[in-house]
Amino acid sequence: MSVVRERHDTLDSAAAVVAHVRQLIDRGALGPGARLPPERDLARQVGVSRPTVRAGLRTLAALGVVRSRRGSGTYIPDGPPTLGVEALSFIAALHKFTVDHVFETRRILEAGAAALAAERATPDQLATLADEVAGLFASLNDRQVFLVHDVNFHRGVAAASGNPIVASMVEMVSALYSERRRATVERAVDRDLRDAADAHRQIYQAIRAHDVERARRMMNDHLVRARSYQAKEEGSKPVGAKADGSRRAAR
Amino acid sequence: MSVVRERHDTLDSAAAVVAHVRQLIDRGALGPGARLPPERDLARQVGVSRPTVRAGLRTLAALGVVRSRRGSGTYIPDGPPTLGVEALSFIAALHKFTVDHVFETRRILEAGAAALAAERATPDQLATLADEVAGLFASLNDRQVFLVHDVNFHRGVAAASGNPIVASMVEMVSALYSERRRATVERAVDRDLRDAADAHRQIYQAIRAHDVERARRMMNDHLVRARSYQAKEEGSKPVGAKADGSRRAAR
DNA sequence: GTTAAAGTAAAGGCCTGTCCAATTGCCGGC
DNA sequence: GCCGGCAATTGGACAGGCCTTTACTTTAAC
Repeated sequence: MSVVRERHDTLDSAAAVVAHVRQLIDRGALGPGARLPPERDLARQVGVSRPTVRAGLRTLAALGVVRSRRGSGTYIPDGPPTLGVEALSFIAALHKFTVDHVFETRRILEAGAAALAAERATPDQLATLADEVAGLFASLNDRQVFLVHDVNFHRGVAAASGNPIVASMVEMVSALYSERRRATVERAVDRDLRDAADAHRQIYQAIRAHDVERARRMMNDHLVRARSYQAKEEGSKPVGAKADGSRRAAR
Repeated sequence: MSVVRERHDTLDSAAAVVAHVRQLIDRGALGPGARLPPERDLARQVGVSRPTVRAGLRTLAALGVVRSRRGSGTYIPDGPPTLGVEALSFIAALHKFTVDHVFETRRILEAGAAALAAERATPDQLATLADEVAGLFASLNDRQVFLVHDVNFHRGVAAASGNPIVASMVEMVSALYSERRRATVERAVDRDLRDAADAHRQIYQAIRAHDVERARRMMNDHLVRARSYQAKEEGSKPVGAKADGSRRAAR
């Protein structure tokens, strides 16, 4: 009864294209910033038609592995590794994830990141964090600027963790409710902003002092407070709404 | 130059298909286990050609949102939410992630999951964990069976966390080195297996006693030990190799 | 000689049309 | 009532073509 075949599920010929690109990556022929062969060439190499190549490339694009630009070519994105938000956004909508679930995940990831940062943050990264803390205190009267420094601080902690996977995941989870946050901060009172800035300062100091446990706890407590504050404002429940703002359409 | 149109990167018409499906999901017309309209119908509904519909569906398939079966139709997968491993596998290969990074991420996630489980594990979930611990001690002489119980225990902790996002992420990260682990356990000595089983028992007891901090610490220490043991065996470096086994069988 | 404009080749996006293969269900024969 | 085969449905792939965008090259103007 155990012999589950299920093999031919994706006997896709387009999968051959994905595998081909994967090979090129594994053997070092393709890296970040590189440009893939044109679709027509790729079709000849793999031995499939161009539509099939396009199908494979579309799969890779959905995974965030490549990025096509009309008239130019298909490239492997440069810069820091990124996990697409869309996948998480879709399963959140499908399985009715609550905001609490998202926030909780963020808390776990960022608390862990803060602990790692306390272990191995470089002087450069510490300086960045200090700058952002200063920026927070300097922008207590401008909520949008405050939010930018807030985001940058947390991003800086993720970077200082020295673990790109953790950083990617933090980024992915954070993106799920970024707009909601922009709205929340607008209605915050000065007192809350000052408390938040102070919390960031304490996190920074713990990281700077290489106090692993304290860094973890400070970050954890900070996020718990931020969550409970936000929960007071809204009903807390749905995250299903179209959170696909991902594409920045500054129209 | 201010009015940045610039991000028409994916002004895809196929994106309309993705958005359309997203709407169907958001308005509750589509849920887990549901079947999408045939491609030809979808093409008519959205107002694009069938190849374009196929492109959109392929994007959704890559995200793990849908799954097409030739001759049958396109369905939304049933069962627990799953984050595809392929995306992580690709960026791991692209950015030369080390096994240490992966293990570290797993440690953060699972330590957090254990803490959550200690807060809210149901009696049923606790019973499952107890069963798996018993299974570990009962299979000290059969490494492959031991490994199954090991995996099930950790999966059970993730489930007991009550947070599906965390569970999905744990699953995704774990899948990155599952085969490697199957090889490692084969060369383990009895002493190591007994220690591991005991570590699991202690984690279980901490969760059962609702001792949040102890559960976190036990899980953390256990994974640190497991990592250092595994590191002794191999050079530790690459994670680039094709780790795409992934597709789970146990239907 | 330098720069800007026009032209041109290349590349991806999308479409129409067609055929193939797997699945499913219906229907008739037994 | 059960089973086997046939046909409709559905996704997979290919062919060929046209359009828009991009990038490079050539040419003309200054």
